[in-house]
Amino acid sequence: MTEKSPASPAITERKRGSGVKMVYDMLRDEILDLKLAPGSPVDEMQLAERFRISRTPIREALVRLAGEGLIETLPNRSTMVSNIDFLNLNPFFDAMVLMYRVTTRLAAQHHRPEDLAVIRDHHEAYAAAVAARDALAMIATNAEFHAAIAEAGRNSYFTGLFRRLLDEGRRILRLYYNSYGEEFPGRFVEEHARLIALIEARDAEGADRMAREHAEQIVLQVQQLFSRKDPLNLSL
Amino acid sequence: MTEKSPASPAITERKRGSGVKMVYDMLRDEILDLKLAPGSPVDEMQLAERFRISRTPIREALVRLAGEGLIETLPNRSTMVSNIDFLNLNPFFDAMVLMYRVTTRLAAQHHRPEDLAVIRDHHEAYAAAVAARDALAMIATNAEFHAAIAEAGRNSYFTGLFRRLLDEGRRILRLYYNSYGEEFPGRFVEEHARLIALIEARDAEGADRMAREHAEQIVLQVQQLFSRKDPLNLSL
DNA sequence: TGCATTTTTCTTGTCGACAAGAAAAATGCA
DNA sequence: TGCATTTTTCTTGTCGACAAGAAAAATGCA
Repeated sequence: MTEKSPASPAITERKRGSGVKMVYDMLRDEILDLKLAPGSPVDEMQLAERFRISRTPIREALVRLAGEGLIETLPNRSTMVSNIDFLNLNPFFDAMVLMYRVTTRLAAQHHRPEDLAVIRDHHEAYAAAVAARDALAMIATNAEFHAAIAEAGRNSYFTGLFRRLLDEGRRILRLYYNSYGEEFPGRFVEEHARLIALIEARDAEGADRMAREHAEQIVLQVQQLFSRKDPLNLSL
Repeated sequence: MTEKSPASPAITERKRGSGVKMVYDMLRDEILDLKLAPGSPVDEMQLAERFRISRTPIREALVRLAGEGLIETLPNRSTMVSNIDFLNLNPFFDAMVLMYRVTTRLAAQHHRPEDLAVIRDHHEAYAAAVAARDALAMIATNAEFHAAIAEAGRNSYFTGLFRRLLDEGRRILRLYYNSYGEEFPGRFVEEHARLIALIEARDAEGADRMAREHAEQIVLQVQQLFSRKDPLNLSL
C-alpha cells in the first residue's frame, strides 16, 4: 500500500451486487497506473476501511485480479502487486508483436461499420491526449484503441490475451513516463490513422505488416529505456 | 447441478487455506469432464453442503473459475457452467492452430533437458490411455502433453492462452466421446513422438509445420463431428 | 381459463466474528 | 552484542447470520 493513499470512493449508497466490481475496477486502475507499485503489499483490512466495505467482497475482487496476473497471492500470506520481470521482457515482446499482428489482421477481415466508429472514437481520444501532453491519458487511450481493434477481429481468445498484454504494457509505459515524461510521439497518431485505413480497406496483409512495424517500434522504445545510462532506481 | 451428484471429498481435516483450491480443483475437473454440463446451474448452497465448507470459499473458487471462462456469473443471479458456442467454433479453431504452432516452435527453441523428460512422461501416459481405450484419460493426457510442450517454450502468455484452449478442447472432445466413443487414434501417438523428436532436434520450422498439420487434423475431426447425419441432441 | 398482482421461498451479496498462521516484538541467555 | 526462544500482534481463511433481489407459487379478477 502506497504512502499516498488514493481518495476513497464516494460514500453513497451502493447497489447490492456492485461492491466487488467497484473494488476490482479501482484497484485494477491503480495497478495499471502504477499508483500501486509492483511488489507493494495489498492489505485486505486497510482496503476494507478505505472502501467502507467488508473484507469478503475485497477478497473476491482480489481473486479476480489474481486471475488476471495483476496481483500474486499465496495461502495465509499477504498479497502483493505483481512484479514486472524487467530483466526478461522477451516473452512479453514476442507475445505483443504476434498479438498486434493477429488482432489487426482479423479486424481487417471481420470488422463491421459500428466497429470502425468505435475505433475512430478511441483514435480521437488518443490524439487529444497526445496534443494535451497528458501521459496517463495517452497510455490508457492507446491501449483502448488497440483493444477496440481486437474486438473488431471477433476472436475472444486473442482479444483476451491482447488485453492482458496491453495492461502490462500500460504498467511498463507508465514507469517510462514516470521517469522521463518527455516524449509524446505524434507519429503514432499518424500510424494509428493508417492502421484504420488499412482495416477499413480490408487489407489484411497490409494491416498485419503495419501492425508488426508499429509493435516493433514500441518494443524498440521499451528496449532503449533499459539501455539508458542513468539508472532507473528500480526496486527489484 | 447434475442429477447424479458426484462424490463428496473425503471429510478429513483440511488444512486452513486449502479450502478454496480444493473446491476449485474439483469443480474445474468436473466442468472439463462434462460432469457439469454446459449451461447447467451452479448453486452455492448445494456446493457448500456437498463440500462441507462455508459459502465464502465456494464463492472465491467460483470467481476464479469465472475468470477462466469456465462459468458465467451476473450479479444477484445464479451462476452457470459456460456454454460452448458450437455454432461458431471458428475463433476457437483459429486460436488453437496458431497456439499449437507458436508453443511447439518456442519449445524447439527454448527447451531444456528436464523439459523433454516431462514431455516424454506425458507422452507415455497418453499412449497408455489410448492402449487402454480410456477416453477420459486420453483426452486429459493429450492436453497435458501439449501443455508441457508449451511450458518448455518459456512464454507464459502463450502458455496461459494455450492452456485455456486445451481446457475448452477437453470439453469439446469429451462431448464427442460421450456420443461416439469409438475412435482411439493410434496415429496421434506416432505424431506426438515425431513432435518430440523435432523439438529435441531444435528444428523450429519442422516443429511448427508438424504442429500445424497435427492441429488441423484435430480441427477437421471436430468439424466432421458436426456434419454427421445423426443428430447430437445438443441443448443449445 | 388466462393474465396480473401479491406473497412466499430461495439464492446471492455482504456483514462481522472467530481462530489459525505468520510476522513482529520482547525476553532470555551465552 | 548476537542469537534463540517465547509472547504478542496482525492478517488471513472461514464461519454463520442477515437482508436484498430474484424466482416460484399462490391469489384475485375478468
